[in-house]
Amino acid sequence: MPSHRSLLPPSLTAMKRHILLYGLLAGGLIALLKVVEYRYLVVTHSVEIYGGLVAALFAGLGIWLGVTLTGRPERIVVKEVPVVVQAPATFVADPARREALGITKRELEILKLMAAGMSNKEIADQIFVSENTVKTHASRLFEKLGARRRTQAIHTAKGSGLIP
Amino acid sequence: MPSHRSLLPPSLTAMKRHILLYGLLAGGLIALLKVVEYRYLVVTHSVEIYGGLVAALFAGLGIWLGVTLTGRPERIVVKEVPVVVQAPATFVADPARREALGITKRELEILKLMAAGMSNKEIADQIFVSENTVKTHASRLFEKLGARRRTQAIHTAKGSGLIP
DNA sequence: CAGAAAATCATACCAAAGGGCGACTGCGAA
DNA sequence: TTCGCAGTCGCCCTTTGGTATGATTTTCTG
Repeated sequence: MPSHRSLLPPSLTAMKRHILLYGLLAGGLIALLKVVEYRYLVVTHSVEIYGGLVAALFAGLGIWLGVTLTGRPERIVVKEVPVVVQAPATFVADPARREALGITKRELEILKLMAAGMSNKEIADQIFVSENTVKTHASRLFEKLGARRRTQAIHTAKGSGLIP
Repeated sequence: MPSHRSLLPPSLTAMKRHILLYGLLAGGLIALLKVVEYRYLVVTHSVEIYGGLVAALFAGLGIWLGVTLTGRPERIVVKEVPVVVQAPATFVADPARREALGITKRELEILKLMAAGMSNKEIADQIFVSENTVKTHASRLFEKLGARRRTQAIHTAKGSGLIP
């Protein structure tokens, strides 16, 4: 069960804190001005000074508030930097081309191992079948690829995008 | 020759414009308040309302100023744009790699034809030599490539960049 | 030019590759 | 259940590939 801290999002709680602070400051300032007003200003200066003082104070406060409270949404400037990426050495194309030629998964598997330079015996040992089975798969593979030799099969398979 | 627009950076000119605007607004407001003061407020309300009005106005102005003037900080997000570089379909590398392995030109020629799926006999007919000669070249080629079969030779040769 | 390297060819032998045929099993679609 | 496909395996035979060895010729290169 997730911990219960606040149902309000953090930005809202922060704003609440700021508003409270603002109110307190405003109250304090007004009280201060009240005191000042009756002690010196009204007797020696005009209302303009009083207004200017208040204006300056609240302008400053507003600026601070504007900068602080409205958690400035940073402008995200996306700088696009070209990065040279090596062409996909991965090679992903399989199913479509394979099926188009009627080549089974097993046959393709043998094709890949053949292309890796393995003999029929090595392939047989690798995939745990007899050498005869590998030969059978290879034969059918050659037929489907129109090849008479394994080297030719590899060559045309590469041309067809069956193998990298 | 570059065009002469302004010697000041754009941010400074913008700030100047803002300050000017601020001054004009302040002046206008004070003038407005002056008019209002002598017409209604002084006779019907106390100084508190005047001060509050000024405070509210300048606070709002300050907020607007704070938000507007201090241009929101930019966060520069570096986005890496992948540029796919097509693998060189050209393939130019020959002499260096070939010599490094001690492979002769003739042997490389036979290697390429082998990779094209040709039989020893076909290669022999192609380059007008006997099949035995092709076999000899092939044997030495395998030895230099550390291969036991032609498919393996093709595979390792491709890995060495000898053939595309 | 002499020597080395490369290219050529032959003969013999063995291993690997490939084709043809038949057979069996497991699995999924009709 | 039947049918067909994919996968498996064996046997026999032919072709191709690969090694070994030796020899001759061409082509560079010092």
